Amino acid sequence: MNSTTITKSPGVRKGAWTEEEDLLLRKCIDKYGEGKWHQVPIRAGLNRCRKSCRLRWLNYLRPHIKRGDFALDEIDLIFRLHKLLGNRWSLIAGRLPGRTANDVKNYWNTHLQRKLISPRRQEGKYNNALKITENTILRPRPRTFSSATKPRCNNKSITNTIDKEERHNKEIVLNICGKPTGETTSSIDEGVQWWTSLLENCNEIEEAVGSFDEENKLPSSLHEKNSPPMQKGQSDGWDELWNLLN
DNA sequence: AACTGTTGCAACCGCTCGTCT
DNA sequence: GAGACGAGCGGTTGCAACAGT
Repeated sequence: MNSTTITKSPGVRKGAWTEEEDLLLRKCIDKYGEGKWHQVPIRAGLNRCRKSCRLRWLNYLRPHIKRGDFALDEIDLIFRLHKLLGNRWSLIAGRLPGRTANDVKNYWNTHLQRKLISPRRQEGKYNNALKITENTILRPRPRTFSSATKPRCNNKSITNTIDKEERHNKEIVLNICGKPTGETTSSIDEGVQWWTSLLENCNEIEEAVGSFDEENKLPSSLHEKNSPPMQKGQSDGWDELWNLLN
């Protein structure tokens, strides 16, 4: 971008990635797995900084990345989540299987923000999303589990803490997606499956809150494209979730 | 056809946070 | 508690492609 940053690390390549570089990076991740990004350029034999490698992998090379236009239910969810979470793109992307934070951010900045600025351009397409009233942006509590507390999940005091936070996070999710009124989207449907799967024990709750931040921890059902729409009278799990809260 | 303005997206940078020592 | 370090996030930029004149 500027001369000062280039002089910091004169030998590091910048700019668009070549197919050859992609191949090297892919091979390296296949062999060693994700993580330890500072070692990736050396292992892969790439003349790139670790950030560049990480970004390239996360945003472009990682398997199951969805490309192309956003579906209406994805757009709707982005609106809802953005109202509640603000510009927390990684959290929003975590609820959109196959989408990266960069994708969501770019899409918001180029498509959706403009639509919000000039709502007359909506022509009804995004009306449902735009009708959502302004809410206070929610900040899910940061959750970390040290190696010391992890194995003690059965301890009662810890369990109580987890219960409180679980409740807090459930409230957030219910606020984010709303309690369904009959019509549903695959995203909501998937969200229900995801959250109901978390209620069984401490370890799952721990994973649940973690997976709120890390898209890859979503259950496999969430990665299935186009889950079937709900039939009339079919339970979507929200009532159960709602009852648990009240 | 040539020029100019706009759009979309990949990539970079600076900063913050968490962990380790 | 403080500093070092790695990882991740969000804001911003650069540029190719496209649209309009």
